[in-house]
Amino acid sequence: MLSKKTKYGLKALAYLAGQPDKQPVQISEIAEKENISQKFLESILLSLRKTGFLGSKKGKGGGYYLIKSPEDISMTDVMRVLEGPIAMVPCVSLNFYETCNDCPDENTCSVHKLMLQVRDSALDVYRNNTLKDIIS
Amino acid sequence: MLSKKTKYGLKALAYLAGQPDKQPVQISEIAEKENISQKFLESILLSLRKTGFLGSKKGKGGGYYLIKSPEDISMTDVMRVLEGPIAMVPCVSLNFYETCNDCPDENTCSVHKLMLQVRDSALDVYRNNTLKDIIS
DNA sequence: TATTACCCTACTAAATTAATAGAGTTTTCA
DNA sequence: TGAAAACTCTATTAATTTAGTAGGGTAATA
Repeated sequence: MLSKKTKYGLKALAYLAGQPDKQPVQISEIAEKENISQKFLESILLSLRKTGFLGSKKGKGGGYYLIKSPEDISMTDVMRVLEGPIAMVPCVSLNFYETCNDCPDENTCSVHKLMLQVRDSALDVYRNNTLKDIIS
Repeated sequence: MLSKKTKYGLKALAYLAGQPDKQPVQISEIAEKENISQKFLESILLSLRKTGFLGSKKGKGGGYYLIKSPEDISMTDVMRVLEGPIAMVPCVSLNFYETCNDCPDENTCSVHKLMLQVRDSALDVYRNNTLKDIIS
């Protein structure tokens, strides 16, 4: 299941991408337009800023804005930051790999074999979509 | 993240598919070989029986066994029973559809657009894999 | 008829997620 | 220069889900 964090983060990014200019947009505006708890959104935008997707400007007239162009923002990166691992099990994760302590051998594990394909197919989708592609 | 329930269920199915004959296999045997809590596995196998994947035989020499051949068991069906919806958001689910109460319009929703593709790519994988395909 | 193994209900512990509250700090504009 | 606007941070809590545990009950078979 997609977490609310990811859902809200994606919506916020799309909202910022839909702005005519690159003027900062206030948290309160995004929260209201996209029906998101303002405080929760605050923490999400903060993490997107810390990971290099957003810039922020303080003080009057401040807010958040996209640092890069929408077509340069890959869904792969966004999903990893917001949702975490793309793989459904750690033993097939590229960026968050862990061995299964219960499984004797990955190479003969049915779950591993299936989830590897699922991960690759999801990655394909994310790699083929930038922020520009998903904004209406 | 894949739930333990799904992981264990898949492993159990694979174990049963790997049996030479179709003799019933006891829960305790599967639990031991696959490192699964026996009681937890019990509830999983029960749900697989109720959904038509497994048969069971009681009494001495009893246990669980596959009803269909491994090549006739689609991962799509297995995943839906064990893990639930394949879609990551209810608004793109085929079998568990729900509207998002917050979202004004699905057709212009970025999350919807992206998750629709993710669902389809996952479905592709599941449709192309039967139990036979994933057993080593 | 006793044993074996499935069947069922209820409870609990742990983890995660989502949200809330509130205080603090920085920046900007008037 | 000072006050308002807006970001930053920490801590707490409520709700949900997951994973596991416990134990009794029932059915079938040798």
